[in-house]
Amino acid sequence: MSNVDRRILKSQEAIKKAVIELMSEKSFDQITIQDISDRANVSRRTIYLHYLDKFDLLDKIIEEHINELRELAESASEMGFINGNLIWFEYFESHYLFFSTMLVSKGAPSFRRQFLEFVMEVLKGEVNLTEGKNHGINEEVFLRFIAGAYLEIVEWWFKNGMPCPPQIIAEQVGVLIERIVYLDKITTKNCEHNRR
Amino acid sequence: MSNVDRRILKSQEAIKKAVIELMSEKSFDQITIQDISDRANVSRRTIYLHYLDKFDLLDKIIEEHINELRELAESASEMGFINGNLIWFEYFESHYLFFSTMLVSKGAPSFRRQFLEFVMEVLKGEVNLTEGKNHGINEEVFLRFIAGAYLEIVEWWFKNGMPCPPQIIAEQVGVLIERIVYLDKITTKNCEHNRR
DNA sequence: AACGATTCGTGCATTAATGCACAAATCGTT
DNA sequence: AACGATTTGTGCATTAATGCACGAATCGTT
Repeated sequence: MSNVDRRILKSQEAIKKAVIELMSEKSFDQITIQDISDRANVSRRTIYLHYLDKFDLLDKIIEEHINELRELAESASEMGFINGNLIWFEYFESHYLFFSTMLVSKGAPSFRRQFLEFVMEVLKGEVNLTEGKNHGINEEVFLRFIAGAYLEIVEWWFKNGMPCPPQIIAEQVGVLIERIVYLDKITTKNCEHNRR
Repeated sequence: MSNVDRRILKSQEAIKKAVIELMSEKSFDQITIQDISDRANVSRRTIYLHYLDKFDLLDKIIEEHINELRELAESASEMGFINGNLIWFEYFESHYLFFSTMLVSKGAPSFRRQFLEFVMEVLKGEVNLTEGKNHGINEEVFLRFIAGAYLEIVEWWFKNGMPCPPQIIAEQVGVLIERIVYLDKITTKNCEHNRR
């Protein structure tokens, strides 16, 4: 794990933190590399040591969060949607500045789409819709339906400054998702297999 | 000013911050260099690059704050005791962890004495007791009297978790000090000189 | 379109930070 | 006092970060 030089970690942390902060203050395209290096208290040269340009930098930040969420989802795959959701919402909460900025900012319009496709990907691994009866619903439609609902709630939650704690919102959304997925399960043969 | 390499500043900041934090958690003599480097996220070697040992490190931290207070006092020498005091108390407040730790911790018993002598030194530059009539009060006694009173208040303020804002405590202490110093002034010939 | 100013991206020499290894010193327990 | 374990302080080779200088690209104004 941590045989990466701590200087690299510290520099990258400072740089990424600076970008998030700046994005909450002005739009991404009017942020200069100089701004970032000033805020991060790092030489401008150091940024180019790790990233191609600010777009590459933003990509890497996004990718990192997505990967973190993916790992959380894997470790929580046995927990059902309610508790699995809780882990995600807790992660959202602890990275409030990032997610609220990314979902609000006009500078990263690709994030919503990227995030939605990622949610679909995770759902696909969870619900196992391909096995058993598909009962006439196209998989793409099924996944996108839930992911869209989910993302809408997440965006609402952030834009309203997290009006309720992760426990509450995670449970409510978890219940709703399970209602959809569970209906699917009881109409398919592999119900018991899924529940194990 | 800032032609010092930013890496040096960052490392030293992290190290000093780590020491203060650790001192608020355990006594100075049971803090190891390893503790400090872990907390500061800095190589143990880096600490020895800047400091001889942890005592030298603590000395430098203290010295820095003293120098900062000295500069504040110089720039505020024309302000009278009330507003001059305010600047100090605001500095105390913004470095709460350091001062409360140093005045409570048993690991730095020298700090109180060092701090008191510094207060006397600053007072000496302010009250100009040597010129004019000394009206029979020994200078050492005069300065130590006020400094002791001052330090007692500062310690009380910290140990009680800053029960009132800097404005209030600074004004009250300022009034009391001026009462002593002013009485001195009106019994000496250089009253107008001091007031200019 | 022309322009000056700003920002970008890179090469390069220098300096700071790092991690490791090691012997000496110190600590804590028996 | 003896012992092992921990901590200390240092040497050393390697790597990351820095600051500066430079031409190219981009931006904003006229």
